[in-house]
Amino acid sequence: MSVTGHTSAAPAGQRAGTRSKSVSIRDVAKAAGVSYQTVSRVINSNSYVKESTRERVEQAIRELGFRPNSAARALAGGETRSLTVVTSNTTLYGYAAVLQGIEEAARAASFAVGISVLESDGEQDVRIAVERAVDSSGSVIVIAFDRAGVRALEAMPADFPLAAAVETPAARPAAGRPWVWIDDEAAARAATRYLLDLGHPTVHYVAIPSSTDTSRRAAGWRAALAEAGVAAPEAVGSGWDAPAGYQAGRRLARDPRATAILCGNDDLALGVIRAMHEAGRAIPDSVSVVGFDNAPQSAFYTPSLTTVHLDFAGLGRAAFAQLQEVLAGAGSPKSHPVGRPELVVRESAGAYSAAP
Amino acid sequence: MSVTGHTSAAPAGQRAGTRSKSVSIRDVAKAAGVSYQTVSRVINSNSYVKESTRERVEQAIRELGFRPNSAARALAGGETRSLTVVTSNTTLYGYAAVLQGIEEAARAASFAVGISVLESDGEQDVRIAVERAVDSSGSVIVIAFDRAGVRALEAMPADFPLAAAVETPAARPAAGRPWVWIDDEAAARAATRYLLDLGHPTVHYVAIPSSTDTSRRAAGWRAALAEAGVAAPEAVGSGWDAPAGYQAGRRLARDPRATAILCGNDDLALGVIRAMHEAGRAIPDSVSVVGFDNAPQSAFYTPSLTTVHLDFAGLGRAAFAQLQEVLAGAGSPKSHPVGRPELVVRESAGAYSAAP
DNA sequence: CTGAAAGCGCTTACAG
DNA sequence: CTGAAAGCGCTTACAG
Repeated sequence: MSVTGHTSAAPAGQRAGTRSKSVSIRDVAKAAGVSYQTVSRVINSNSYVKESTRERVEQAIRELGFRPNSAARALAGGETRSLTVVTSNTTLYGYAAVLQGIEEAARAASFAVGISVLESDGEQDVRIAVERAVDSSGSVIVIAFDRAGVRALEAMPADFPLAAAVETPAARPAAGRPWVWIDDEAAARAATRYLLDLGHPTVHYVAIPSSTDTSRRAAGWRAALAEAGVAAPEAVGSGWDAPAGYQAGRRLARDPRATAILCGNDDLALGVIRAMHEAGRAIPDSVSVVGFDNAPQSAFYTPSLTTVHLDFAGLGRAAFAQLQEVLAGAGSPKSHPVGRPELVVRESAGAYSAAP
Repeated sequence: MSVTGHTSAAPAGQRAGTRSKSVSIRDVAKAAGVSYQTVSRVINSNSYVKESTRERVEQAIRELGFRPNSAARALAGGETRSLTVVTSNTTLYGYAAVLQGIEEAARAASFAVGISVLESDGEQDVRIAVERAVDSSGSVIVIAFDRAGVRALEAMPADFPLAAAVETPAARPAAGRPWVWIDDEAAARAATRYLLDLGHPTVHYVAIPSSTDTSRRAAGWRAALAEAGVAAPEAVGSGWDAPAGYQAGRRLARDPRATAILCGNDDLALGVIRAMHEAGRAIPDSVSVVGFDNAPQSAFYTPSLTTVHLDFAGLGRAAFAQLQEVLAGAGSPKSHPVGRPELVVRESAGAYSAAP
């Protein structure tokens, strides 16, 4: 009495979620001449099953095209094979690339991946996004590059399997919440020093929202300036995208001392460059600009963008690996940095010339 | 996402309410003094329940912080409130923006959204991605902008709730599979005519992989050329991204007749422009370039990009609306175009000058 | 309008 | 190593 989908004339109340074939472990069991519990053991590959019966079951699975029902699995309390990514934004390069890395790793491990987008960093929106993630998956990875993400991290139930990709490993390390991050301090320092070595008296910084004070990259910028005995100008910036960079660039364009600018990401750099262009300040002759991220397009800008390469996909993969450790249950994994960011020298930065 | 203006600080105190320690409908039933079936009726808001008992149940739900278990719901055959997006690529602008639109609409409707990425257009990868989607969700939206997506569409089980966003409404309309698309023929025609009106003898086309022959936009390009009595040059192009545009641009740069180039997307245009720049061909004085998509960065390129605006997020929202119609079960919804693409004139295209 | 039954497909115990 | 039980939390029928 195997269940079949009578789909010829689907009535209004048809079962949603109907699959083309609804083969259950009982069907497999019958075909293999074993009990359905044994089938369960085989598909979970964790109990003792005699080799010969395992083979028989596996063959039946293949022949019938059996695929376990994930809802039933989740209900009965099996191991999770699903995660949802809690994130603010899926279109900005950094976020999208982390998501891609997570998805790749999750796919390789046969995990289903969901996404739960944070509408804002407001209490309500954060709570909703967290609940949605908890309700629909067995585990979560939060991308905490911004305030909304950090708050989501804090709002996660304490006992829920979780890993995170963060911008800065600083604030409030929630106990047992492991995370990964990209330590870009050295690269930010190198980028700043690179501009200083080009003869620029100082280096300005256009920050992404969350990184103004706490980020490693801001720290690297400051450190390089301090080492050179130069006072750090006030960081500017109020957004993530090209329009925000454009705003910052317009302000900076009026400041003749702003001849070298480090930007929190490549979109910001693009906006800054555009603003400088409109103000008649040539890049790199009058102003040097360095970005952050090494987004795929940055090599094709004119001038091509000198920037810091960040391996976001690798960060995503590392977050997933960390989540798997959590799920394996062998204590809480260590938080750790991922990758080694490096300055990619291209055309947008050049030697200082006194006359703008 | 606004980073300013908060109503009140969100202390970590409400964390307790985030995770309902598995409150079930039985708990709610007990608290409300009804049977658990009645609770089920209330949370599904579809059966006849006396107003007063409904209120009692709703209050109990609120007090206990009950949230229905989605796995149990799916298992028992309730209405789906989940969808997974089958797509080739989550980082290219068009795909990411469609995904964003789907997510927005899904979020508003309290749907969980998953993603299933197509590794390639190979039979095996397509089958795997489709199975993964079918196994983990009650419904699917496929982004069929490319061959892999189209094949995934064809590989979906016939009775599975499905909607699609496609590039071209042409090929093989699978019965009862509704889709949405952006009809950009008129805009492509307008863009081509715009270049022709600028005095260019002809317009070359750098295509995205799938659109060379069948797409509306390629058709618009050809139509405008035909109307002007100009033979269409062979379309070039072999990829989606800036490097692919760069390759095409290098080839085109050697052709003095290529003074006006329409590109299948903005990344391609960026690559073409870069290649022209390196070849010493000034934009727009020697070569005019027009893109497609109006990606957020395109206004900030130097020169800023003349391009065709496409509302991908709107397309994603429309696909979700269509999926909801499918799930409502009232016959199969009509396929239809979404939005009205328009040429956005900026700096990258200019008057033809005979001497390059 | 409301309750008692049966069962979705699986997984953990528990017995052999 | 393998089978028989019990149950995950919900939803559909089915009875009143």
